[in-house]
Amino acid sequence: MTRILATATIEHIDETISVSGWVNSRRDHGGLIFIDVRDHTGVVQIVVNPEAHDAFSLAETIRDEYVLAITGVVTERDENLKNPNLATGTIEIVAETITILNKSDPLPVAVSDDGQQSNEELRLKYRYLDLRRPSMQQTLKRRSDYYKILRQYMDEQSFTEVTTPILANSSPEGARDFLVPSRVHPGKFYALPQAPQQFKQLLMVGGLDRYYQIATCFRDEDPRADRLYGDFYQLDLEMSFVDDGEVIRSTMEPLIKRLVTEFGGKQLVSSDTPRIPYQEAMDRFGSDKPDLRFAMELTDLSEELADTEFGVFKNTLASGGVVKAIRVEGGASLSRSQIDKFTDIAKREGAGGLAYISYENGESKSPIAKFLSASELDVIKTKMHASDGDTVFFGTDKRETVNKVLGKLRSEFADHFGLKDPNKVALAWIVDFPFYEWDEGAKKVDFGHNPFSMPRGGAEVLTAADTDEKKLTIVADQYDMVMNGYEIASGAVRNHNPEVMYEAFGVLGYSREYVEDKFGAMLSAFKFGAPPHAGAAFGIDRIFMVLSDESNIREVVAFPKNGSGVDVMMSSPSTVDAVQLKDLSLQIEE
RNA sequence: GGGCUCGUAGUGAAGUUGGCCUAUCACGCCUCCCUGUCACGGAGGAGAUCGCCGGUUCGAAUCCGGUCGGGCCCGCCA
Repeated sequence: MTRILATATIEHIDETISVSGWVNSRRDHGGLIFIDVRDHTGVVQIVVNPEAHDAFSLAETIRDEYVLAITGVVTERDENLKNPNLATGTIEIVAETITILNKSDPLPVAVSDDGQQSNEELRLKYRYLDLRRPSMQQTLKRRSDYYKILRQYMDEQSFTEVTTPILANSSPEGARDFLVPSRVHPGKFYALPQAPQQFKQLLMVGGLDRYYQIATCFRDEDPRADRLYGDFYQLDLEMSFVDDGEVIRSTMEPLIKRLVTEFGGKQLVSSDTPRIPYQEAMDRFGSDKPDLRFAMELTDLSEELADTEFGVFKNTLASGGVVKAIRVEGGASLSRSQIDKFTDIAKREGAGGLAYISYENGESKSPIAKFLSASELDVIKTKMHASDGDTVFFGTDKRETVNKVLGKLRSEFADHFGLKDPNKVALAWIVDFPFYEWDEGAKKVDFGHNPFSMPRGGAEVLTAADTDEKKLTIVADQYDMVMNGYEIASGAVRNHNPEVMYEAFGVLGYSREYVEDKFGAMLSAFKFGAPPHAGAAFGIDRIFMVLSDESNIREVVAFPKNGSGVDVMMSSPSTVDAVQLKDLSLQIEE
């Protein structure tokens, strides 16, 4: 007897076949029992008549999620018995024999997509049951298709796939490492790579020219809804003898556009992808990963209000701050309590309050209007292009704070007014990130993003940077790709010149010896004819999340850790035997 | 490390201005009935010390303090 799949039964009318699967539901009519059997392709109805004695008495004992093997005849249903809601609803299988392959206890979580869904904690604890839900099955199959497209594209572009070590070195910059002790090296540790950064650059020195890998990356940092704890995946790539244009325009954009349209079935807001310098993105959108599906840009009104007598604005401007505003279309419909809610959000981001002017029936309503002159009110309305129904919200503080507050509000208002069309995708490149940034904690200048990218202007600019102010104006040839408000890829033209490398660290006061100690392999490699190279890495879990219309990245991963970095199914991390510790020459402090 | 928020039968929810709660409903579970259902139907039943500890009170699921756990965010994520 050939075993066939549930959805395939429909092509085997009048044949005796066998199907296997789980009991999706059982309907016992006393003298007639229906069993819906589910496999990974779908559901098919089994009819058990009393004439099939053994099968019938067995069917009376069957419960949900039992695993069955059934043989029977595929029979077309009478016209009035067909079920249009079921893919196999025109047929049913009249059972001859039933074998219970395994029983099941009543389930702690719902296996069906309709009805109530259990909370995430339980779903993760019983992930193997959660995965039985059709939507989870669909997600994992789609993810497999997604990987195929990635590999096919990279292959078409003549990239070579190389796997790099998982046991690697701890790196002094960046995220916190997972350390791995070894029995044969007491007192020393490997580290799991945060990214294959150094290996891929060494592959360029090795002459591979175009490398890629679907790389597992490990970071011991707190997770977020769009960021997994522990391990996650990047499509990592690196190319020699190219500039940023070739990486961005010729390699990365065509791939992401293919994914968005052909795979994701979504519409690109624009066929060309804007390049926005970091500082401009912060000033216009209040974010280095702006959602560009909607406008609502931040407008600077500091000049227009330079002579205002309104105390709050006046004082801030006098102390070097700014007054900026966003116009919310339809904002006048917001109730007082809704505005209070947005005010709370603004305060949480560091604002003192949230001033606004609403425009209704040709008039402006505002708690602050009485402090502003008629001409000031006029210029605000004109500059903000405000008309009836709109509300203009103000932020006034240090530039960075205002950008942060209004950037957050911009996103919140867009959510509230439904401006984030799930069928559309807006892409952008954020470029020219600051090479160095001010570290408020340490009260000193430090690397902004990563020390491996090329500072624009090279050694010359570095040498000339003799003050903190000058250092902070240097930008890196680095590019982040942004999709609907998510950072989905990051890359850079690398610094392949040992002297520029020494200088980049030298600006921060690090000695040549320090650099050699930390990046010895890279530096010595660069001394043997390193080609100029550039590359990037896509956060492929996150891209898949966006394309799947999910807002939580754990929904698109088979076995994720929870928000505390714990695998509640496997109970990891866990304690280990004293013997294991001793073998590793380790001791745990009490 | 910090902020906000949630925690009530196996599951999902209601109740939370203290008393009418001996805690309600739905799904699931158990027993019985039922030959055309497909979220089958009908009758009956079991199942919760309201996350935990303490306090206020004549009286606490409800108020207060602490604690544990989940979620979101800030920090962090070269």
